[in-house]
Amino acid sequence: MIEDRHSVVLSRLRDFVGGAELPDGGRLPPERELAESLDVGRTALRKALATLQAEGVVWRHVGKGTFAGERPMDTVADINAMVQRTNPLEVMGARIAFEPEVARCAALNATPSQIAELRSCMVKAQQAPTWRLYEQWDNRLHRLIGEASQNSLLLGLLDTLNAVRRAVTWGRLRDTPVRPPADHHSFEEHARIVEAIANRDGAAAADAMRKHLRSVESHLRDARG
Amino acid sequence: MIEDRHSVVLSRLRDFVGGAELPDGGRLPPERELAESLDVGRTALRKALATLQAEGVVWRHVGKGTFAGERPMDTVADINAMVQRTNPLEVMGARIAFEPEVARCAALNATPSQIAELRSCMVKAQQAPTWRLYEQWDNRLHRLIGEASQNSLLLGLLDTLNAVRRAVTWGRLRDTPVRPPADHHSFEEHARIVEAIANRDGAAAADAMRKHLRSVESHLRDARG
DNA sequence: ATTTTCAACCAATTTCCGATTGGTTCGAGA
DNA sequence: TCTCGAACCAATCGGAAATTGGTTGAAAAT
Repeated sequence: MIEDRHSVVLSRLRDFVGGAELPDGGRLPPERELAESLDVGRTALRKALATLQAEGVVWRHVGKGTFAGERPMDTVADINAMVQRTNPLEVMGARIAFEPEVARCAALNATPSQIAELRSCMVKAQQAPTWRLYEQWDNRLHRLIGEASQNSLLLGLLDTLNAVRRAVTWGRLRDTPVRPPADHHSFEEHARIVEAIANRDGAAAADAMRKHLRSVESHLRDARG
Repeated sequence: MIEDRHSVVLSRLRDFVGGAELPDGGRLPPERELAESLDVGRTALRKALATLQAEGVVWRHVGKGTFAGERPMDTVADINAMVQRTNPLEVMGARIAFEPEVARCAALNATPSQIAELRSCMVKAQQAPTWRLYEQWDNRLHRLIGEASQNSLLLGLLDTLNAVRRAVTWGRLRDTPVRPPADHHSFEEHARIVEAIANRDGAAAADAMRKHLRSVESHLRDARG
């Protein structure tokens, strides 16, 4: 009669979590206490708790306890926390996954004046007299694309991504007095992106952005590897 | 000769922060140690530190210490700000742009145990006895896909997006005792996504996720007019 | 007189250690 | 075969103690 034993413990448990209001936010007593109070072995109790957890009625965490209801989510996007967990390779991966789709949206939604601004920004980047200024205009170009998507949420996510990127690659700023070479690979890639957006070609914009970021990634690899 | 004394301490300090690489992230020794090591009174040292802080060369915080460089910014992405600016349509647009690419990464990076978890979660969603529980398992499924991407930054961005989504669609939860119909459109769509991930087919995973979200979007439109 | 120094204290923060808790293993026993 | 009890593990929590920048006041030095 294994099934009987299990069912009995289960129903007693259900009564416990449903019947009484748990004093602390949905938290129920530790397994050892609960086992004794229900006059059951800890093993059987844990088996029943596992069932309830599979049903989504309770959730557990080592060191915290067992709780009734839904598992609470992290509602704060702490950029510092992301920076702690991530690394430059992941950041590049996230950019390659995310920014091409932003560019696709931009191609479909950009206003003519935004397209003009994109072109202007691109030229400014090409004429930048130093690497630092070039990167400044490059950043602005990528953010303008986010603005051109006309989706404030996408823009917010892009800003978050950039904040993490800046934090992770901190100190890697090139501050040489040299200017980027006239045949810098990014120039043509930027042009392709902007033209695709101007042509309202979402697929081409996404593709050009992906190629651009992959190019940046490979150059990063060369520089450091 | 007040000025002289001050200047001497200042220059010695500047040498200290500029000359040697600080072992811990820009942190320099506590004032009491530093004062002794520089053979200066703590008062004089603090005066010099105040000058450096005014120049932005160092920053200090009670209980933490004194650090070289710029004070790190308050880096919590303000979800509330995004919620203020956006709307449900934008949220859906952002999901359609973002989540398919996350699914693509998941297809390439998921571990076998994560794939098993995805399948289990999908079944749980199909068997959910109420709409609320279904949405709970649906949310978990989408987040599991984010975890399976093995990119903590993508996961962080996904969590941010979900936090905004929850805030925007708050109060729209269906809590009817009815269960989702057995032929609910999402069931087959979920299956397609999970199978594409299991087959390591990134393109198919992205495509299935996009179709799924578009389907959700159209049903939202129908429901709310 | 004015400034510097020193000691003591305050409040914010970190660090450390012990207690708690879910997760796991193992052998005895029903 | 399953259950029970015990022991142990790793993650977490809680609080005491140490650390640290900030402040005050009296003594000492100039």
